[in-house]
Amino acid sequence: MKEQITEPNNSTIPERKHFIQEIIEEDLRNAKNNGRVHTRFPPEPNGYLHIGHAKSICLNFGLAKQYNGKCNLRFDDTNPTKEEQEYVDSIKKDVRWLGFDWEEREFFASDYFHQLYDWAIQLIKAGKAFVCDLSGEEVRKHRGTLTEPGKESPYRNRSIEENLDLFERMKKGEFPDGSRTLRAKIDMNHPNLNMRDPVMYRILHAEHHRTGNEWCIYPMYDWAHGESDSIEGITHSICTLEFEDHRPLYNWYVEQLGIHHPQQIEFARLNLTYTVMSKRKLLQLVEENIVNGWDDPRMPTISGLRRRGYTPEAIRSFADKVGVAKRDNMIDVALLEFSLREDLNKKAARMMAVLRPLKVVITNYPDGQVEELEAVNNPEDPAMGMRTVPFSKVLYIEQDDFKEVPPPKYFRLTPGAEVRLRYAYIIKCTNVVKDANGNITEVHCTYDPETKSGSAQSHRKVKGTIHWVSAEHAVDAEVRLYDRLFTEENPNGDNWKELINPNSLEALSGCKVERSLATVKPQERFQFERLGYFCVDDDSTPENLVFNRAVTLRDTWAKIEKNQ
RNA sequence: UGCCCGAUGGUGUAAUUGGUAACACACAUGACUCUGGAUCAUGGUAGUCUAGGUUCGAGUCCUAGUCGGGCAGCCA
Repeated sequence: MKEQITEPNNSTIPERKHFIQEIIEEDLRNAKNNGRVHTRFPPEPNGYLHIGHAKSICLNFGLAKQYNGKCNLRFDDTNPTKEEQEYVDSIKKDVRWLGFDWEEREFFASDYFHQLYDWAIQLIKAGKAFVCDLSGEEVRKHRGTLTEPGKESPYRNRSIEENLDLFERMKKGEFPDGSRTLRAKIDMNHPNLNMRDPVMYRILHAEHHRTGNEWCIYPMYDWAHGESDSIEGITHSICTLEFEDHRPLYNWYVEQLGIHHPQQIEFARLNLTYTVMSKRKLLQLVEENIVNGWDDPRMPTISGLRRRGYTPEAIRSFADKVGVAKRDNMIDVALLEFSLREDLNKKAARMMAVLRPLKVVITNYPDGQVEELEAVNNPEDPAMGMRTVPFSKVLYIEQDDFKEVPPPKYFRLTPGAEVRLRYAYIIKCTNVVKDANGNITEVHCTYDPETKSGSAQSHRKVKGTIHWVSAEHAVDAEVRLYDRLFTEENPNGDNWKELINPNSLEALSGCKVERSLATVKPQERFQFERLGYFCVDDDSTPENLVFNRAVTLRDTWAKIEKNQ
């Protein structure tokens, strides 16, 4: 348990501070930004958000909340060729679902295109930017390499008047895509490649999802991002490590313009074992139908995790546990799974469901008799009350819960042995029925009427308790079992697609679930006793119930079995 | 042979800013249990990348090195 310190205002803050909190508190002590804390979450709407973004969302919104500040949602939509409204919508949905509120502060970099254009003119007039006629290929050649300095563009010293004229004509659409750029005039010998006269605008005759065909020149990330931060009065501009090299350029632009200067701070992005996190790869999984869309429950996307059965609380708690630092990391997916179990253990109603049914006949139970037995909905939360489950002569149990020849330490049903049926009776296996091929088709048992759960005489103890469902009352369901998408911990080499787990989805039909589950709705979550946590899939209907296994229960038996 | 960043157990993150390595996950063992769940208890493994140095004392400071990551889109 993490210790909490109670603040005078009654809010709690984590005891441990990470380096960004240290920076902010130092700024607060120095009354920087007049004591304001203002962050932003700035996704590009070119894909769905994933668990790595969730870390960033929790960080940015969390910091704002902790320091009584604000956090904006801003779409970095400066590349119309890759961005779409669908992504904007999904991002908003996901951030909201995670539990964060940007209030009225929903912004787009494209909101600032006019301001950016005016500022570009200001830089041209100051002799700090020029129109360059070099082709993409030529620009690349002039840039030099990591170890060699670059060469100045022959167009670098055009007159201000000519630059102004050309830039205006670029804007008017007089030139074809790729024919010219506006570049900042900095230093072609700079050891940081980002400072070698970086491109500010490129010509793109493309329709933008918000500005339509108004523009045919679009600002580059570096030119748009810091300026957007500045316009919004962002105090701490938090981003991932790969932008570290861009910070000098970020600073250069705001300094040349003489505008509010947010502080860029970089942290290490999240990596998770047995999955990929790059948008490019996730897009590929979707487009090549390796998974069934962005919200496939095997995807590390927020929408995938949601459909799988993850709760916002579990994801926020996970984000909290992984910490914030600058060193590269690879988080064990077991920590994510733990976060879900921790949350659902307290909240999910218990139900009985049999995934791979094996028929059990209680031979000494009266034909036609049905008893309604009392079951606890959640032993962790008495307030969730009780329900009733029907018991009768013919039941289903899990195939795994019967072994004709039991391995060592097997506590479940075996010939001649006794086992407790949860919330019901102790039964004893008397006979095994097989088909012509020797497969077990049913198991015959007798029950001990004295051992009814909750009754005064039910003192006898048996080693194992198994779950069951009354055949007559059971509801059929489809259950989808998910496993990790990749077979290796770090599937990030060039051969990543060869490492895809061919058995990451196992769909079971003809599963038998207890009566109480007949009326469930998509997104509802349950614990199927002894099996795991399950979530009603979006495909589910009352006629055709579909459950996704979000995560198994901790399985001590599996470990024993494995070590034998 | 460029610039920037990083380095603490199996994995992450801490260490009162120079005071004798902690927390979580994972792992192992035991107790309890009508979920082999939950809960509780216990345990192991680190001399903090290396080598020097400063100091009574270094994960924290200094010097030199080693290893890892990022950067050469008109992507973000």
